[in-house]
Amino acid sequence: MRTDRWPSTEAEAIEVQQRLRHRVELTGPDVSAARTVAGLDVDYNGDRIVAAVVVLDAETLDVVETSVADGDTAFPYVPGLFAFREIPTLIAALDGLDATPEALVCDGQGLAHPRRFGLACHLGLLTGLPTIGVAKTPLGRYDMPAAQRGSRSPLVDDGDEVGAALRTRDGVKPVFVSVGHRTDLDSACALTLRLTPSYRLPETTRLADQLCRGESASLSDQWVR
DNA sequence: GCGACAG
DNA sequence: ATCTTGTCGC
Repeated sequence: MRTDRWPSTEAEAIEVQQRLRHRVELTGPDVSAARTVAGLDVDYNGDRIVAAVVVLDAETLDVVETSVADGDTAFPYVPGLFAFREIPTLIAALDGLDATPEALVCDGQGLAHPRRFGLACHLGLLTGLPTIGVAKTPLGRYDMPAAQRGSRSPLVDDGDEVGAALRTRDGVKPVFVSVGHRTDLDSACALTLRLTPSYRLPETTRLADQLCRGESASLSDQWVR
Protein backbone atom coordinates (compact mmCIF):
# COMPACT_ATOMS: atom_id res chain seq x y z
CA MET A 1 0.00 0.00 0.00
CA ARG A 2 1.35 3.41 -0.96
CA THR A 3 1.79 6.31 1.41
CA ASP A 4 3.67 8.65 -0.91
CA ARG A 5 2.91 12.37 -1.24
CA TRP A 6 3.09 12.51 2.52
CA PRO A 7 2.47 16.00 3.94
CA SER A 8 5.56 17.96 4.88
CA THR A 9 3.94 20.83 6.77
CA GLU A 10 1.36 21.08 9.54
CA ALA A 11 -1.03 22.95 7.27
CA GLU A 12 -0.88 20.19 4.66
CA ALA A 13 -1.42 17.52 7.29
CA ILE A 14 -4.47 19.30 8.66
CA GLU A 15 -5.84 19.62 5.13
CA VAL A 16 -5.46 15.87 4.68
CA GLN A 17 -7.37 15.25 7.89
CA GLN A 18 -10.14 17.66 6.91
CA ARG A 19 -10.44 16.04 3.50
CA LEU A 20 -10.54 12.46 4.78
CA ARG A 21 -12.56 12.82 7.97
CA HIS A 22 -15.91 12.67 6.18
CA ARG A 23 -15.11 9.27 4.71
CA VAL A 24 -15.02 7.55 8.10
CA GLU A 25 -17.81 4.95 8.34
CA LEU A 26 -19.56 4.50 11.66
CA THR A 27 -21.13 1.13 10.91
CA GLY A 28 -19.69 -2.18 9.79
CA PRO A 29 -19.35 -5.85 10.67
CA ASP A 30 -19.44 -6.53 14.42
CA VAL A 31 -15.79 -6.04 15.20
CA SER A 32 -16.13 -7.90 18.50
CA ALA A 33 -16.98 -11.04 16.48
CA ALA A 34 -13.89 -10.83 14.25
CA ARG A 35 -11.94 -14.09 14.01
CA THR A 36 -8.55 -12.43 13.70
CA VAL A 37 -7.52 -9.13 15.27
CA ALA A 38 -4.26 -7.27 14.78
CA GLY A 39 -2.56 -4.95 17.26
CA LEU A 40 -0.13 -2.27 16.13
CA ASP A 41 2.50 -0.28 17.97
CA VAL A 42 5.79 1.52 17.31
CA ASP A 43 9.01 2.13 19.21
CA TYR A 44 10.97 5.35 18.77
CA ASN A 45 14.74 5.42 18.28
CA GLY A 46 15.80 8.97 17.58
CA ASP A 47 14.71 9.68 14.02
CA ARG A 48 13.99 6.02 13.33
CA ILE A 49 10.94 4.01 14.33
CA VAL A 50 10.17 0.33 14.40
CA ALA A 51 6.56 -0.73 13.81
CA ALA A 52 5.11 -4.08 14.80
CA VAL A 53 1.87 -5.85 13.98
CA VAL A 54 0.69 -8.89 15.92
CA VAL A 55 -2.31 -10.85 14.65
CA LEU A 56 -4.23 -12.86 17.23
CA ASP A 57 -6.95 -15.46 17.02
CA ALA A 58 -9.72 -13.44 18.65
CA GLU A 59 -11.17 -16.53 20.31
CA THR A 60 -8.07 -18.08 21.87
CA LEU A 61 -5.80 -14.99 21.82
CA ASP A 62 -3.08 -17.17 20.32
CA VAL A 63 -0.59 -15.41 18.04
CA VAL A 64 -1.39 -16.16 14.40
CA GLU A 65 1.24 -14.02 12.69
CA THR A 66 3.59 -11.09 13.27
CA SER A 67 5.35 -8.52 11.13
CA VAL A 68 7.83 -5.72 11.80
CA ALA A 69 9.16 -2.86 9.71
CA ASP A 70 11.49 0.03 10.36
CA GLY A 71 11.49 3.46 8.80
CA ASP A 72 12.02 7.17 9.19
CA THR A 73 9.96 9.25 11.55
CA ALA A 74 7.77 10.69 8.85
CA PHE A 75 6.66 13.86 10.63
CA PRO A 76 7.49 15.87 13.78
CA TYR A 77 5.37 15.23 16.84
CA VAL A 78 2.49 17.68 16.91
CA PRO A 79 -0.55 16.99 19.10
CA GLY A 80 -3.41 16.20 16.75
CA LEU A 81 -1.06 15.20 13.93
CA PHE A 82 0.45 12.27 15.71
CA ALA A 83 -0.67 9.76 13.06
CA PHE A 84 1.57 11.24 10.39
CA ARG A 85 4.64 10.11 12.33
CA GLU A 86 3.77 6.47 12.45
CA ILE A 87 1.46 5.56 9.59
CA PRO A 88 3.97 4.94 6.77
CA THR A 89 5.92 2.45 8.87
CA LEU A 90 2.76 0.86 10.27
CA ILE A 91 1.53 0.35 6.71
CA ALA A 92 4.86 -1.22 5.79
CA ALA A 93 4.48 -3.66 8.69
CA LEU A 94 0.92 -4.47 7.63
CA ASP A 95 2.15 -5.12 4.10
CA GLY A 96 4.39 -7.84 5.51
CA LEU A 97 1.45 -9.95 6.67
CA ASP A 98 0.40 -13.04 4.74
CA ALA A 99 -3.26 -12.82 5.72
CA THR A 100 -5.34 -9.68 6.20
CA PRO A 101 -6.73 -9.43 9.74
CA GLU A 102 -10.43 -8.71 10.18
CA ALA A 103 -9.92 -5.74 12.51
CA LEU A 104 -7.12 -3.47 13.73
CA VAL A 105 -6.58 -2.26 17.29
CA CYS A 106 -4.54 0.95 17.30
CA ASP A 107 -2.46 2.43 20.13
CA GLY A 108 -4.02 5.89 20.17
CA GLN A 109 -7.30 7.67 19.46
CA GLY A 110 -9.87 7.26 16.73
CA LEU A 111 -12.72 9.78 16.74
CA ALA A 112 -11.50 11.14 20.08
CA HIS A 113 -9.49 13.76 18.26
CA PRO A 114 -9.79 17.54 17.77
CA ARG A 115 -10.87 17.02 14.15
CA ARG A 116 -12.44 13.59 14.81
CA PHE A 117 -9.71 11.91 12.80
CA GLY A 118 -7.14 10.24 15.01
CA LEU A 119 -4.69 7.50 14.09
CA ALA A 120 -7.28 4.72 14.14
CA CYS A 121 -9.56 6.57 11.70
CA HIS A 122 -6.68 7.34 9.38
CA LEU A 123 -5.37 3.80 9.38
CA GLY A 124 -8.88 2.51 8.82
CA LEU A 125 -9.37 4.64 5.75
CA LEU A 126 -5.99 3.72 4.27
CA THR A 127 -6.51 -0.01 4.76
CA GLY A 128 -10.28 -0.19 4.38
CA LEU A 129 -10.38 -2.38 7.49
CA PRO A 130 -12.51 -1.94 10.61
CA THR A 131 -10.36 -0.19 13.23
CA ILE A 132 -10.66 0.93 16.83
CA GLY A 133 -8.46 3.17 18.94
CA VAL A 134 -7.49 2.20 22.49
CA ALA A 135 -5.47 4.98 24.13
CA LYS A 136 -3.76 5.09 27.51
CA THR A 137 -4.54 8.74 28.08
CA PRO A 138 -7.72 10.60 27.13
CA LEU A 139 -8.38 13.33 24.66
CA GLY A 140 -11.55 14.90 26.03
CA ARG A 141 -13.39 15.01 29.35
CA TYR A 142 -14.95 12.11 31.23
CA ASP A 143 -16.35 11.09 34.60
CA MET A 144 -14.49 8.23 36.22
CA PRO A 145 -16.45 5.02 35.51
CA ALA A 146 -17.38 2.60 38.33
CA ALA A 147 -14.51 0.45 39.59
CA GLN A 148 -15.70 -2.86 38.08
CA ARG A 149 -14.22 -4.19 34.86
CA GLY A 150 -16.66 -3.46 32.03
CA SER A 151 -17.90 -0.17 33.48
CA ARG A 152 -17.72 2.76 31.11
CA SER A 153 -18.51 6.44 30.88
CA PRO A 154 -18.71 8.80 27.92
CA LEU A 155 -15.61 10.56 26.65
CA VAL A 156 -16.78 14.00 25.58
CA ASP A 157 -14.99 16.63 23.52
CA ASP A 158 -16.50 19.95 22.53
CA GLY A 159 -19.99 18.65 23.28
CA ASP A 160 -19.62 15.46 21.23
CA GLU A 161 -19.47 11.95 22.62
CA VAL A 162 -16.28 10.80 20.94
CA GLY A 163 -15.53 7.59 22.81
CA ALA A 164 -15.60 5.90 26.20
CA ALA A 165 -13.50 5.58 29.32
CA LEU A 166 -13.61 1.81 29.80
CA ARG A 167 -12.48 -0.21 32.81
CA THR A 168 -10.66 -3.30 31.63
CA ARG A 169 -9.54 -4.31 35.16
CA ASP A 170 -11.22 -3.80 38.53
CA GLY A 171 -9.94 -0.66 40.19
CA VAL A 172 -7.36 0.08 37.51
CA LYS A 173 -7.26 3.32 35.51
CA PRO A 174 -9.55 3.01 32.49
CA VAL A 175 -8.47 2.95 28.86
CA PHE A 176 -9.96 5.32 26.31
CA VAL A 177 -11.75 3.61 23.46
CA SER A 178 -12.97 5.30 20.31
CA VAL A 179 -14.19 4.24 16.89
CA GLY A 180 -11.68 4.28 14.08
CA HIS A 181 -13.52 3.12 10.97
CA ARG A 182 -16.34 0.75 9.98
CA THR A 183 -17.55 -0.05 13.49
CA ASP A 184 -19.44 1.45 16.43
CA LEU A 185 -18.49 2.29 19.98
CA ASP A 186 -20.34 -0.61 21.63
CA SER A 187 -18.58 -3.13 19.40
CA ALA A 188 -15.26 -1.39 19.98
CA CYS A 189 -15.70 -1.64 23.75
CA ALA A 190 -16.82 -5.27 23.50
CA LEU A 191 -13.72 -6.11 21.48
CA THR A 192 -11.50 -4.28 23.95
CA LEU A 193 -12.95 -6.35 26.79
CA ARG A 194 -12.40 -9.58 24.86
CA LEU A 195 -8.75 -8.62 24.47
CA THR A 196 -8.20 -7.76 28.14
CA PRO A 197 -8.67 -10.95 30.17
CA SER A 198 -5.58 -10.23 32.27
CA TYR A 199 -4.16 -6.76 31.76
CA ARG A 200 -5.26 -3.17 31.44
CA LEU A 201 -4.20 -2.91 27.80
CA PRO A 202 -5.40 -5.25 25.02
CA GLU A 203 -3.22 -8.31 24.39
CA THR A 204 -2.83 -7.09 20.83
CA THR A 205 -1.26 -3.83 21.98
CA ARG A 206 0.90 -5.48 24.65
CA LEU A 207 2.35 -8.03 22.26
CA ALA A 208 2.95 -5.47 19.51
CA ASP A 209 4.70 -3.26 22.07
CA GLN A 210 6.96 -6.11 23.18
CA LEU A 211 7.76 -7.02 19.59
CA CYS A 212 8.76 -3.56 18.39
CA ARG A 213 10.73 -2.88 21.59
CA GLY A 214 12.75 -6.03 21.11
CA GLU A 215 13.34 -5.36 17.45
CA SER A 216 14.28 -1.77 18.19
CA ALA A 217 16.78 -2.81 20.86
CA SER A 218 18.54 -5.27 18.57
CA LEU A 219 18.73 -2.70 15.79
CA SER A 220 20.39 -0.17 18.08
CA ASP A 221 22.90 -2.73 19.40
CA GLN A 222 22.31 -1.72 23.01
CA TRP A 223 22.76 -5.23 24.33
CA VAL A 224 26.04 -5.99 22.56
CA ARG A 225 29.37 -5.25 24.32
C1' DG B 1 0.36 35.29 29.48
C1' DC B 2 -0.51 30.28 31.04
C1' DG B 3 -1.65 25.61 30.70
C1' DA B 4 -2.78 21.63 27.86
C1' DC B 5 -1.21 18.61 24.41
C1' DA B 6 -2.79 10.61 21.63
C1' DG B 7 2.59 8.62 20.98
C1' DA C 1 7.95 8.28 23.45
C1' DT C 2 11.90 8.83 27.21
C1' DC C 3 14.89 10.30 31.67
C1' DT C 4 14.16 6.57 36.45
C1' DT C 5 14.38 2.51 42.36
C1' DG C 6 12.16 0.41 45.12
C1' DT C 7 7.88 -0.99 46.81
C1' DC C 8 3.26 -2.75 47.51
C1' DG C 9 -0.15 -6.14 46.08
C1' DC C 10 -2.49 -9.99 43.54
